[in-house]
Amino acid sequence: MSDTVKKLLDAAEDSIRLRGYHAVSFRDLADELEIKSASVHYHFRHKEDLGQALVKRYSDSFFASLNAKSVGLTEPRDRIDTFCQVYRQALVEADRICLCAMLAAESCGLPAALAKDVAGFLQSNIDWLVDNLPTDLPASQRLSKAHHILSSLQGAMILSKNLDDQSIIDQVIADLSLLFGSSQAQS
Amino acid sequence: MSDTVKKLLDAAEDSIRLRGYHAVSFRDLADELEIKSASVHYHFRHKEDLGQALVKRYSDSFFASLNAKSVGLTEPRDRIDTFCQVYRQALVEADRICLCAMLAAESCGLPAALAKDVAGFLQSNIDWLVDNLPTDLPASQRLSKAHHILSSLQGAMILSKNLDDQSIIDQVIADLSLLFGSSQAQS
DNA sequence: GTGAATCTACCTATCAATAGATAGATTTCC
DNA sequence: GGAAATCTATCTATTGATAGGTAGATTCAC
Repeated sequence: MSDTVKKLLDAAEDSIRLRGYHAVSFRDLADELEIKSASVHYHFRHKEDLGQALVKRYSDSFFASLNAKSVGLTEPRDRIDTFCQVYRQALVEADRICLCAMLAAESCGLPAALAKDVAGFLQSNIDWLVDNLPTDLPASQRLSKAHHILSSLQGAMILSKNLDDQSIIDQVIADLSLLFGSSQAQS
Repeated sequence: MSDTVKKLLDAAEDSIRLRGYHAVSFRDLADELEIKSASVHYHFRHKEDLGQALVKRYSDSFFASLNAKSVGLTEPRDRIDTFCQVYRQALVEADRICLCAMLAAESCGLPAALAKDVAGFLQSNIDWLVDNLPTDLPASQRLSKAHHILSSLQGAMILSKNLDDQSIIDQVIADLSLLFGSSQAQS
């Protein structure tokens, strides 16, 4: 990947996570890189292409980070906690919500292929959680808890950002831990 | 409020909850009402004014519904459950996420006054939850649980909508009930 | 090895469409 | 008559997108 493409993806991810897909234009990105908007179109023919490249990169990076951080961890609650920490880190490091939280909210206003990619990312998150929740829980409970955990994290990012209080996601993650493990974990 | 204003607010709320603030134009709204876009500007001078009117109406309606449904309920878990049901109803009836979930996600790309109104709505939600959680919980725990409940509901709406599966919010609400009451409620 | 062909990465210039917004004329209704 | 509501007509700015061109690096054919 060329340097310009990387910078474009970085700038686009930053802006979209901050303000949303429709609030970001090719000219904004071009200005930030001090090139012309036509040159942005050279690298990404359509805005939708840029969006799809962003989601792919974000998804790859997310799961790479998740796998790296959870390697060696065998306890479900440690693995789920790692998942939460990857989300927390995404918010705290960039001071922006998750790319796919933003795009998921806007998804009905996005090109169909892009919305589908976003849904794919969310579904992969759910699948990972279901696979990593305690196996002594019935499958239906694992699914419910996966939905609960992912919903809470996505919502907590939005709340934390909107109310400008990063402690919100920390409180939510701490409270979530009551639901992590098998029943005896709810002490 | 004139009939046209009501129709405008309805159309704008519908579109923004579906696609986001920046994906909705005065011309879209005008076309839907079969009037001219200049007439929309007659009722709402600036787009920001329309946004603020929307948030005010949504907030008033939300708390009116919440108060009506929770009147007479004295048990914290019943009152909190009512809160969740109002959110659930917002999603299911309109097949759209909460207006303020959408606007909160986009808030850094919104006019400042509008973003502030959205933050006010979310803060009022948190305040209501804190006031209605069991008083035997310490204040800090009530705040954490308030953040948790609101985050989960906002996130669950986004997930339900994006994955086109309304059972997700039901599962999340059911799972949330484990955290509603005082400790003995976690059975 | 060298000239021709091709590729990369940008550029200028421009397009049609759409955005929010406004002035001023016209209609509608009491 | 007068106020409210809507219109026509238009403005400026911006959007995503395209056409066509160019400097410089790379590759290929002989």
